[in-house]
Amino acid sequence: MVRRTGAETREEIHAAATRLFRERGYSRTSVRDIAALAETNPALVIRHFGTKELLFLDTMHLTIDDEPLLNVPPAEFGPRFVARLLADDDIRGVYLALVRGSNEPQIKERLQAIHEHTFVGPLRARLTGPDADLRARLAAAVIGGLLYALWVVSDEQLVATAPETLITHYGALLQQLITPPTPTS
Amino acid sequence: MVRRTGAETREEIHAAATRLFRERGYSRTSVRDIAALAETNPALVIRHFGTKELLFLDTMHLTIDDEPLLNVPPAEFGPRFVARLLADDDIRGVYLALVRGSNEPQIKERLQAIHEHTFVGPLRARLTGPDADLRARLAAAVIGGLLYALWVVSDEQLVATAPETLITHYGALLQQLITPPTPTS
DNA sequence: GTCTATATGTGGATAGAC
DNA sequence: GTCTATCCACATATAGAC
Repeated sequence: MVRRTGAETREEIHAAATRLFRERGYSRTSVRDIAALAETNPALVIRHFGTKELLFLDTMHLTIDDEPLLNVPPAEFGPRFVARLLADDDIRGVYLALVRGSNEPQIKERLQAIHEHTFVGPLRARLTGPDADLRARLAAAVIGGLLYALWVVSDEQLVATAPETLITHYGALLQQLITPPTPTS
Repeated sequence: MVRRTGAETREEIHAAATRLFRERGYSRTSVRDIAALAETNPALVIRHFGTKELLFLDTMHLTIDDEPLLNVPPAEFGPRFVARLLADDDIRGVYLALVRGSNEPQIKERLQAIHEHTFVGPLRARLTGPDADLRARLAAAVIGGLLYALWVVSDEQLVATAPETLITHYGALLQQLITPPTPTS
C-alpha cells in the first residue's frame, strides 16, 4: 500500500464514509466498513473524526445551489424546483440517510436544518400574500411528500413514472401553493 | 410475581413491545427492554415470537376504520381524511417506527403495504377522471408529506399550528387533487 | 412454560508500540 | 500519523435445569 499523508488519509476516510452512509444508512454502516473501504483501520477513523456520529454529520451536508433557480420566472418555479430535486442524486442519499437515522437526536436536528434551508427557505422567498409563513411550510411538506413516496416508500408506480410526468403534475401542484390565492370577493 | 399462563405472558410481551417500538422505534428497543417491561426475560420473548424482527412486524398493523369516512360527502373528503390521520395516535407511532426502520427490507415492505392500503387505497376509491391512478399516488405522497413534516422532521411551526388550521389548509389542497380537473376548453 | 446462565457475535472506541 | 491488538458494552439468541 502506498504511504499517504494524514490529510490524504482523512479525505479517503471521508469519501468512504460519504459513500457508505448514503448507500446503507447510518446504522448499517460500521466504522470497520468505512476503514476497510478507505484501506485503513478503525483506529484512524476515530482518530480523525472523533466518533462515528460526528463523522456521519460531517458527511451529511447539502449545499443547494440556488443560482440556477434565481432566473426562473415565478410562474415556473414549481416544476423547476421539483425537477431540481429529482435530478440531484446527492439529495436522495442525504435525505434517505437522515430520515432513517432520525431516531438519533443529533441526526434529527440536521434533518430539521436541511429541511429548513433547502425546502422551506427557497419556498418562503417566493411566497407573498396572507399566511405566507404557514403556506411555505405546507409547501415544504408537499415537497417532502414526494421525496418520501419516491425514496422512502419507493412507491413502485411512482418510481416507474417518467420524471417529466412527475415534474409536470407535482410541479403544478406546488405552483398553486406558491401563487397567492386570489381573493374570492 | 403472579404466575401467568403462556397466553397471558405472550400478550404481556406483545403489549410491551407495541408500546416500546412506537415510543422508541425499532433500533432503540432491545429484547431486554421488552422483557423487562413485560416482567419476564429475553428467552421467553424469543420463544414466543421467534425473532425481534418478527415481533416488531407483529406489532406494526394498522386497521384504518374506513366506515366513518364512507358517509362523508365527496366534497369534504379531503379535510375529513386529514383530520382522521392527525387524530389517530396509533398512526403516528406506527408510521414513525416504520419510516425509521425502513432500512430493513421487511420493514420497508410493511411500510409499502400500509402506504398502499391506508393512503393510496381510500384516495383511489374517490378519484375519477384521467390519470386517476397516478393522481391517487400523488395525493398519497401529499398525505405522506404532512405526516413527514409533522412527525419525522417535527417542523416546530407546523407542530405548533392549530390542528383545525392544518385540516383546513391541507385538506383543501388534498380536495383539489381528488376533484377531477375541469377541462380547460 | 419458565427461567438462569451463557454462547456468540458485533459494535464503537482505546492503548501503546512503532 | 499509523497500525495491531484489545477492551468493553451490548446485542440477539440458545442450552438446559426446573
